[in-house]
Amino acid sequence: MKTADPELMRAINRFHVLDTIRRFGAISRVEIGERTVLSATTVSAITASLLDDGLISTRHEGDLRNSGNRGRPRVMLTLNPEAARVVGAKIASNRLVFCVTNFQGDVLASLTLPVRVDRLPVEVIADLVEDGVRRCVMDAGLALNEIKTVALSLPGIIEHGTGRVRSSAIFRDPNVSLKEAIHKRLDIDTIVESDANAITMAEHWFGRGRDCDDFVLVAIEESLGLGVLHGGQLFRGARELSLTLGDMIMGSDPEHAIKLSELASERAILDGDHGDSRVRDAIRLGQGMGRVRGLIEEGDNELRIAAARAGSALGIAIANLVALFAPPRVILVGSTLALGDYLLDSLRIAFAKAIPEPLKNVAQIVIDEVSDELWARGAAAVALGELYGSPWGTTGPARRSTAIEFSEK
Amino acid sequence: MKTADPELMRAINRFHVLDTIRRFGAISRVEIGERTVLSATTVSAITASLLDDGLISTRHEGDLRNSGNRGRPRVMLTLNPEAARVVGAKIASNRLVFCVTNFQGDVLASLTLPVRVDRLPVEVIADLVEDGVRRCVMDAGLALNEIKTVALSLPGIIEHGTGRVRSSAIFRDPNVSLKEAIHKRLDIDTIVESDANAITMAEHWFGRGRDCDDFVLVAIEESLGLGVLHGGQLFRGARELSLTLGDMIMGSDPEHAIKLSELASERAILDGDHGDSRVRDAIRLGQGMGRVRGLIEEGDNELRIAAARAGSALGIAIANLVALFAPPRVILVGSTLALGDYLLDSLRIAFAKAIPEPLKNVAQIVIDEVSDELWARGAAAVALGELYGSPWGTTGPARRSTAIEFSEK
DNA sequence: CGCACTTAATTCGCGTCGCGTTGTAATTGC
DNA sequence: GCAATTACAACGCGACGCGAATTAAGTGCG
Repeated sequence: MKTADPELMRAINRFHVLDTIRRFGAISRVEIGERTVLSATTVSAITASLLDDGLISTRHEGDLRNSGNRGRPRVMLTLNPEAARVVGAKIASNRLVFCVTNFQGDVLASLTLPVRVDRLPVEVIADLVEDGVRRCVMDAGLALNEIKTVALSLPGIIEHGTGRVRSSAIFRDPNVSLKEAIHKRLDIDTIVESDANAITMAEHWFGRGRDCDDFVLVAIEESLGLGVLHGGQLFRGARELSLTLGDMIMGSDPEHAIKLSELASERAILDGDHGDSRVRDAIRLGQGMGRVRGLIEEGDNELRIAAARAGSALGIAIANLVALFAPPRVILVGSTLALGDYLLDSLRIAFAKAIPEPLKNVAQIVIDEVSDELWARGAAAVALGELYGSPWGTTGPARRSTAIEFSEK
Repeated sequence: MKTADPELMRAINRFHVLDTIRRFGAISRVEIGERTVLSATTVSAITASLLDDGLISTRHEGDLRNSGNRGRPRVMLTLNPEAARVVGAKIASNRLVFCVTNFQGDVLASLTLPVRVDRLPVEVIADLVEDGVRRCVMDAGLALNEIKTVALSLPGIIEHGTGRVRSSAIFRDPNVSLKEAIHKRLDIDTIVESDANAITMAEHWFGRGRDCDDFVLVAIEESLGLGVLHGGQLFRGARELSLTLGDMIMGSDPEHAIKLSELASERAILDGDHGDSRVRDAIRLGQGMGRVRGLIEEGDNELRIAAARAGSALGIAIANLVALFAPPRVILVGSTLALGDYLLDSLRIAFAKAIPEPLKNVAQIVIDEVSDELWARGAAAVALGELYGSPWGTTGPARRSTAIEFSEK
């Protein structure tokens, strides 16, 4: 546990103020005080420091004045967009998506490279990522040394602190130190994060989780990702490992153990139907599920059943998550949602059946179809979050691992 | 989020010091400073305040001196056992277990009432609990007004803040306000907690989780409980709901959705074999699983298979938990463990099969057979933890609940 | 145009916290 | 009995947050 000293206190309040400015945009000091429950004095002191550091800037609203408002007008404060720039990236098996954002997360430039990196050697992928970052930064009219942090997100199990990729569909080998590989190439602070955590942050900052500090997010793409926001912070396991959903075993019999990813991943839905070259091509381009939907509408019953089966499995898995985390909200994202009701109908039914009665009204389920860019933007948000100086030790080395052992009594 | 002020800072450090004294018993100020990474000055100030409040006491060790130690001897500090007394209780379907502990969690008296409360009206159960508390307090040679808090633990989904029991095998009705019912009778601060959380605290304070601030506990009794310790604190859902495991659906097909509790609860194991009156009686007495083990050893193949099936399901469920929480340790407790290897062999095999490769070395699994008293003691520990003034808002009202709804885009 | 009124933001003084330094207490070794 | 050693308390410093008082920057009305 962290020891509490004035420095920590200040860090907490400073972050709190900065986060409030981010969330509510142009906001006056008084209102910050109201929202953070800090005294006007403290807010003034902290904002003064933030202004001094160039992280925020003032805006005197000459015109847009609330009519009938008397007294000294409020000075609005906003994030200083120029304070920093970061790059966020989404690494998926068949594409790389980059975006450059300013300090408040506005996208300055974005870039999609439709390349299949799936199973390529680490060095090759790192080269591609380096290239994409450089190009995207150039597109934004910036130089590389104007970038504070680059945050990469990818599916799999990622150790946040060390930036090691324990396992991922992207890499053939386990335990890839992606952070190191990228840092070596770009010489910029690098963060590696699970793609599910990235999109979780994106939803929290820009999307359907803006008003909510506690939710669970399920990302349904080629891999099945899980992100948990708890008290406004990403929930990380004790070892700072990202969470996974695809490895959830659906079934009670170990002989027929079947993973959720074998039922609900895109590959699982397509299984048995990749003879169709149109589908193959669509998958290459990352449009697989849209194409599948088309085929279903044309009457492909096999795919329809596969989609329904995936939906059912997901509905059950989500019910399990609700039972475990009791979140007020569950957000569903991911390319597989392009299947629409062919997936969601069965998902809803399965969820409603599986959710235990007393938890029926606990979680609100939200379906959000998002762009690839938002994922990359989420990665950028992760980077910005750390720049904001989150005081809750999201950084730091992962703790040592203990070997598994069964011990009695 | 809480606003950080000097008061919070002090509360954190004070709790930290107090917790250190609890964990390491007789400990000197210097050593507290080393362990908490607080300065000697601060430790002195805080311990002075704690001494002033009578929460700790000094102990000059005249004899037991580390040989060769020169200089002024350290003054050892211990919790003042007299500082407070609490009652912890475990409410199970066929028994009530009470214990009175002092401020450091030592059991002063314990009492088991082998009554079946299962499905009795709330008022009747509350009467029984009242009776048990009064008797146990008397057994400890105390008066009721010397008790600071009474903490009840029971299976099911419990809203910690409000003390409402959303659902439980104990009560016929949902949404029982047990806290209120008990508080009305005893006029003592009352806490209602899930039994899994109670035993989780017990393991953390007194058992196999002493050295570990992050672990997951699975309680395998009539109900299947789940406790998650995260950063030394019980992990509670956003609504302060306790977590459940029995409701986990094992299977991907909603038509044949089967809950873990239907595979691995004691009732599930016994299903089809309750014709045997010896078993029936043993269950009444809470010895069901010991009896089942005997029957298996006598050659009852049906029960053997049921036990193995339960173990398999549990192994898979635990693997799922590891994938979700990535805890360094998983502790298994509960009366069903009396089945021994008839349960555990298949559990181990299923776990090993189900755990994804990259997580293989993440979690250490510990099996701990504990007494009923420890559960009650764990409830007492929950109460003591709040008395210690944990600053992380474990108290406070549950937030409002939002109705479920599906919404698109 | 000037003056009261209103509201925002800053300044000032107070109390508290944690920390480093200094001083004191309690013991051992010789 | 005296130096050496170690534990602890006392004092002062700087930082923080807060409440009250003060200054700043407008509006409204005579």
